[in-house]
Amino acid sequence: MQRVSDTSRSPGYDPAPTNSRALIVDSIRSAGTVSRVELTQITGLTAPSVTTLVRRLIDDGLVDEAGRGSSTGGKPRTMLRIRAAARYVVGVHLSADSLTYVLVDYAGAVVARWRRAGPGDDSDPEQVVERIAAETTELIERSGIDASLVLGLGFVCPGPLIRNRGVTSAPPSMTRWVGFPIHRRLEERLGLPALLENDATAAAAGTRLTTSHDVSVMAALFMSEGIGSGLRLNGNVYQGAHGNAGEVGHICVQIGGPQCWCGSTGCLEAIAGPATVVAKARAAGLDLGSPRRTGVAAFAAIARLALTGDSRAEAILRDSASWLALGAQTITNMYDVQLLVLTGPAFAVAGTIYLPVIQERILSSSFGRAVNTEVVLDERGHDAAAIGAALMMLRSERAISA
Amino acid sequence: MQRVSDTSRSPGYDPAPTNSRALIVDSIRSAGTVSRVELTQITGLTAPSVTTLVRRLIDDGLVDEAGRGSSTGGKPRTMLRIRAAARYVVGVHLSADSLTYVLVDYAGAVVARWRRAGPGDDSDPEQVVERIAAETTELIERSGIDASLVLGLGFVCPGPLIRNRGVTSAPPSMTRWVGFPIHRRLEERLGLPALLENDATAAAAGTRLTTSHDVSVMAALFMSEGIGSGLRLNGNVYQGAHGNAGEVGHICVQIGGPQCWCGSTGCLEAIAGPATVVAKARAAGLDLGSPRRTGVAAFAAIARLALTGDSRAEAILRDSASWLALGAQTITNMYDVQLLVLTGPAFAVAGTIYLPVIQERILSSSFGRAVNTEVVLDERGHDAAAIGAALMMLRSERAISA
DNA sequence: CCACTATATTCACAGACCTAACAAACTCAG
DNA sequence: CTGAGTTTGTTAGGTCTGTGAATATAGTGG
Repeated sequence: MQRVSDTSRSPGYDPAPTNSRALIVDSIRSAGTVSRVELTQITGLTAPSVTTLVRRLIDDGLVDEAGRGSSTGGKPRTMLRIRAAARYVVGVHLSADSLTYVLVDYAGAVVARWRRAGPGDDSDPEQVVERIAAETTELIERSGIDASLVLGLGFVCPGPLIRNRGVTSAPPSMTRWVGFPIHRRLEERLGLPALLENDATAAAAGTRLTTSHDVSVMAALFMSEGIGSGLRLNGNVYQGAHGNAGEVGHICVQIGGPQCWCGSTGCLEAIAGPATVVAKARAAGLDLGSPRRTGVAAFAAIARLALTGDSRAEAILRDSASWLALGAQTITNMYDVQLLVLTGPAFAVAGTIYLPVIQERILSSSFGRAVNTEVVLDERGHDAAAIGAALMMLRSERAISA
Repeated sequence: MQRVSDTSRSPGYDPAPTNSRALIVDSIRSAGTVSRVELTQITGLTAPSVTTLVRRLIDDGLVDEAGRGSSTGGKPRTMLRIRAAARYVVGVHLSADSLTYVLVDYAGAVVARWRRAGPGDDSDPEQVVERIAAETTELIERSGIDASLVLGLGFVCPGPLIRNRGVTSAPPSMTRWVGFPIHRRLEERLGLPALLENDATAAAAGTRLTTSHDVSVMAALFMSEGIGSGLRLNGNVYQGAHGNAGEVGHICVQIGGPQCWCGSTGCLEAIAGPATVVAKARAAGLDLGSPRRTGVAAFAAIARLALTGDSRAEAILRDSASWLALGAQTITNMYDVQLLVLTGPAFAVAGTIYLPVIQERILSSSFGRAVNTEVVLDERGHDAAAIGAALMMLRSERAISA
């Protein structure tokens, strides 16, 4: 009797790239180098299928043979790897105070990175499109790669959005973005496919998994100017009905709590987000450098103070961390993940303060699970969203059937 | 240029039943009656494929032709429907104070329902297996259906579980269930495939979608003895890494809140769950019938008082509802669903009190989304979990490749 | 009764993927 | 050094799914 309940090890809802070619490319990319035998195990395809698919990928110049493995008593394995220079993608992360570009090769490695000051408060979206297009072109030119190898551009920004339609709501600093279909405009302007994604969701896609064991279900807790999260299942991100899943910054953690820009009250972001942390620090008289310094830059100044022994700064951040820990607990309860990664610019500068607080809460609220959720810090937090945007583009159909 | 971003209308993570036969069966089942042309649109398959697949299903006795549609200028459509009597599945919902059985036919309709008093506090799991096996057999016999047509049994219970291994943690009333692989024991005892699922997750699968527009991403907020939720994507439930996704009852909604049986503090369930509501009502001196009456029965007594004008009962329930609304807000923020259904025995008796409170909060915390999440009450709340368990069994591979 | 239209089917074919048999490249015992 | 043994990878042939093009079916309206 075949037991139905043996369909284990999947999150119930299995992404299953229907396309074997994409499956092979993905498997090689995430493994680094693999042999064909290993691919049969990873993908579940038979050896002949792997042979055929790999041959085509080699013929198309997307995959290379990369020497031999050592023998284990028989023919040594022929190792395969992605031909990194075969294609490229660009990832762009826009936030109010910075604009981050990354150029990612076909193997998924970052080959160029460029951070610029943000377009500033409430700038004209059309002008920003022009600027991004120009800077993207410049990034590609200066990298010395063949522009025709660039497959597309992933664009991420904060704030809720309607997939394929644009931002629907935005923090006070970016109100003119509401309803502006930026990815469409970028497509027209650059002549490249573009995708639009929420920063936190993209960050989940951009996180490198460095854990020992297999992680198929993971989430990213993302903090930049706002707080968000993303869920990743076997490499695919979950976007929700309208592309706004994971808005952990706007769950209510305190009845009757402060008003949030989103219209609700008691939101995690309003209570413990970077903007609030900065406001508290200023109110406490901390010196954050220039009084014009805002956003993540100001938050980073607080983190530096805390890390150099300023107890007031530390107390403010620890308080924020205790609230973030509630958000993390919500993520693990709702998503049931194996791994939670703290990422984004804010965690990149203050992660070491937040991490232990969050870990402790996850441990103590583990709900009697046999397996505890691991919580780690992303070492690429600053660029995770941009990298994730690029990787999402890379994983799209278009990037494989070329 | 093919635009990658045009892969819209999916929640990012697409379940895509790889099996076309299953896809056709599912489509017919959820549509009720459809023609082949409509199936080509729904499934994306070509007309010849639909023809072939449908012919086989008819040959196998799983699908029937059901008359003609009206002509729109040409040949009228031949309507198809699931042959309801082709197969059956059983769903069982165990909670501390009740045991619910449903027999569901191949079309997904409930053909028999049986509710019995629960096995009582902390009873021996082996004895409960015996009882469930005996009562399942009796249910099938009394229904007069051919027992060989029963495909399997879906079993749901509260509490976190490890998929395929059994319950890992349980409320105080059911501690002896921890680690007991009940679905395996039921499989052995009944000679039928069995699956084990969380009650709230199953309820999401068991909810009938009665909304006008297409709903591909929905969640269930489930309240029985505890509080949970389930996420359903195009008919498939999301289970998470260990089968414990959606534990909204154990998110923290109040820092420093009361201790919960799960080991954490400030959990939604500890603050506003039925057990707490009952305790508050008793403390307030409300007459809930027999003092031995516990669980949902006691909760139902409070609901009856509230609905017949007892203002103290109503106040207690409204307070609970305001907390549940936070949970609902968390669900919509984390999952980004089109529809949220309130279901489970507790909502079945008190839903009309909870619904407006929850709706109001979802509206006011809608986060500037273009589309608001609809919140409705499930009219089958009492049996939703058992029905869902049966439907999940029905949708399993085994149920189709027969 | 005859065009016209929408629905459904037949047929030949392309492609994906499988099984089975085979070839290649190493190790190691004698 | 040689050949058996082992592991890796390929070739050949077949099955199955699903497709496009052409065709059959069953209505409507003039």
